[in-house]
Amino acid sequence: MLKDLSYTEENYLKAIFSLSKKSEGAVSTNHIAEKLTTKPSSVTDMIKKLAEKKLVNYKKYQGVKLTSIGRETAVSIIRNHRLWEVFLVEKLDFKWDEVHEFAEQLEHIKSDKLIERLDAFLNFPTHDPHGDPIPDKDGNIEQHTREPLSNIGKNGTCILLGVNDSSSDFLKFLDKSNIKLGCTIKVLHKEEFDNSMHIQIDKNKISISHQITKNLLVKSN
Amino acid sequence: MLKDLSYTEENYLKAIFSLSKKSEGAVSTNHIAEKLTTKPSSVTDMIKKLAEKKLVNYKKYQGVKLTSIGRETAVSIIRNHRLWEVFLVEKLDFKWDEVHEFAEQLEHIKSDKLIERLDAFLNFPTHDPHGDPIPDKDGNIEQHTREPLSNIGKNGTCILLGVNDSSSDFLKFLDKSNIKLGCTIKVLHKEEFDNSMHIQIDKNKISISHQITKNLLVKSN
DNA sequence: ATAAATTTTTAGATTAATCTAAAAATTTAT
DNA sequence: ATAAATTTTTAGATTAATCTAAAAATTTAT
Repeated sequence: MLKDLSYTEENYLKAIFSLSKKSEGAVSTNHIAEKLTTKPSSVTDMIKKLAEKKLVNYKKYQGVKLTSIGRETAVSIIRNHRLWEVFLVEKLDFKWDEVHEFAEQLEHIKSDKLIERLDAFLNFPTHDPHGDPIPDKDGNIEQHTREPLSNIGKNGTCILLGVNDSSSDFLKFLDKSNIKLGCTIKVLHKEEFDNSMHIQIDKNKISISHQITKNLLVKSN
Repeated sequence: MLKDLSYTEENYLKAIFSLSKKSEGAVSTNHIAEKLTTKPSSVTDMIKKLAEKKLVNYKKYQGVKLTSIGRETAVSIIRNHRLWEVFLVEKLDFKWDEVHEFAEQLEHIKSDKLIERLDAFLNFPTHDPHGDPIPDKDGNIEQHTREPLSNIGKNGTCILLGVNDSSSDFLKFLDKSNIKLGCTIKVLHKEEFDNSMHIQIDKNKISISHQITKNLLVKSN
């Protein structure tokens, strides 16, 4: 059984989880502070508390790693977050750029049966509105191999499966440009000097910057 | 616009609102403490804070009353609570005795558009699963006149519209006895010495104690 | 109308989460 | 390899929400 943690503790676990996916080894105090926009000294305090609760392994000056209970807790919060996002988009008709803040709150609802019922109600979705996989109730995350569009060569075609950046601005830009999850993208041309791309989506041909192509996650086919 | 309050502050407002419906005049420190299972000294502290934020009117030793902003805030939290209860029962198939604790958490989600979308998704319900009216978005509460079943005389018939006690035990007892909102109840007999009743619901005839009849809210017809 | 009982407030502490400023440890650069 | 820069921790404070014990005010009972 997962412990009853404060919202703050849960957010620390989520932050540590997400940072430890991005790089090998322990997560540094400064990185956590930056991610949570708080001060390193606050992070040190909280880490000590999490270590006492056996949610992280911590040695002074050497950063933290989640224990298996810590990781389990983090994954369960991510599961909540993503299921609520599906609910908000599919049932309440929110757009994919609007749901993050709501889900940030809803993910902390202490659930028991609630989240399983929600899962069933939504028909056991496998991915959230941004294409991220929803962990199953045992914490398994089925991760498709995806790569940034910027990796794809000239004349390659691929399918858009997700985004690296879930900021509202980026998502709105995609909407405006008619770039949707699941669509097929063909690389018509790559510009050497700035890494921008000319691509075709359905019948539309558009140019997008490297900034954009880096943040579109695709499966080549 | 309603202010951003802590969960604790919101719970105080709800408690004060509900206590001020039960009796005239200001609400006493001790009553609030009892309702929230906290200590009177804690209540005094919190009341001072709420008074500073203009959510309650407070004079030392004379209890509190909600200001109009305070009342508005309380009603909006109650609206959230009841809408989420409808969601849990109608969409996630929870039973009416299971939803209270979940709704206690969900009611504090800072909503903006969320609660209006939920309202629409649920088809603008007017009452929650316990028969309590759902305030509209402007804070108006349409209150049916209801009276306890214990008021109804011999041979009177009435319709069950709500309950005074939403405890899980009471609601489970009603389920077991096949007493549902909306059903028609006929009073066959009233026992003088203990105020128990013999009643007919559909084809069933049963005896129920005063304890029960006090807590069933009906409209006589 | 005064004493006794009750209610409410005050004073002073505690815990969680945070902060600033300074100290300590580690890493990087010469 | 030592100095300089960077990162991390420690020490000491602060704010919100709570508590206990005692004091103060109000209400009730004789």
